[in-house]
Amino acid sequence: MKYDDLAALLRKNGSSLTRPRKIVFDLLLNQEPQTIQVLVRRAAGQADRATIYRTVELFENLGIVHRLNIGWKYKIELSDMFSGHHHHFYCTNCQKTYSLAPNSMLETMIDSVTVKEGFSPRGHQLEVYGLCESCRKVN
Amino acid sequence: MKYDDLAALLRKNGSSLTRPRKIVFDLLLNQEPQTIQVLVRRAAGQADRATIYRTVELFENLGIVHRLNIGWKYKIELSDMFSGHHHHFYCTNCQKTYSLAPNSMLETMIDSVTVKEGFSPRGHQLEVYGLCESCRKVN
DNA sequence: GTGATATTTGCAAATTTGTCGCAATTAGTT
DNA sequence: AACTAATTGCGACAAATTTGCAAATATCAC
Repeated sequence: MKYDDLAALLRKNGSSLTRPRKIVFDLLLNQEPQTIQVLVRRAAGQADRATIYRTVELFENLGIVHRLNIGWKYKIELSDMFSGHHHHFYCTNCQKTYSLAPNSMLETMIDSVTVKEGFSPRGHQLEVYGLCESCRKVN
Repeated sequence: MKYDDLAALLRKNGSSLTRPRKIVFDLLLNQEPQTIQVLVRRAAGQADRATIYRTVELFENLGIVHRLNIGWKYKIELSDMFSGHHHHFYCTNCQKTYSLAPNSMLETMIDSVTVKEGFSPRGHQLEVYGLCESCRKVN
């Protein structure tokens, strides 16, 4: 059964595999990443909006679901206005976002990997997360 | 003067460097990337919420400011729960998000680049954007 | 199974976020 | 200073997200 792993994971957390949770899981399984809005629309009549928000949050905490992107953030780029590389490090402890130095090797590899799969890349952004230097020291 | 470049760029676009625009610029300059909410809070009493939205949009169009991330999307990761690679391609035409195949060379390079700058990476996500195969054909 | 207990759901209400129109203010000309 | 165009702040709005709570559902011991 495809729900077995899921049920076990939930159990371990003191939660259970309920009908709405199965629905959200099914909507995400083998699909491209979905927005909440799409999930809500596709589950219309089957599961409540608030339940979907809560389910997705639960799944994220359990590591069943991965949330893409940190949100919208803005940064000045007077200095590298024409460079097009946007690599950042996000410290999960102090929640600061740092810029990573430009690296042309990495840029090239990212482009070539993407082209190899049939896409036409125009740009990209890389978010690495973990601990920054000072947070690693104190933790 | 630090505002000279900014003023020139705005001028070229038929816009001018006003008080609220200076405020937003100052809030972003030499700072880590900020959310709109933070900007609004920090400019409280100095600049209106709508103005901040409009300013940030203007700055983005002029290439003064870069907007990180595409938004929130969710995907299952039962299959690669322990792998930690989250590479996606976002088509700016059809707005679909595709998964990119795992690539250990790329993973390794991302880690090493980050470590070299003193960070301790635990994971990352890469968002490449451009045109997908079918959108490139019709455009 | 039945009943007690804890979890989960759906609904409604509240809050937050992002947009838009418009009158008042401000900047750029001349 | 006077005119014109750009910009602001405010209020109103729709959409997105969060929260409280009573009803429904799942779990567990028996």
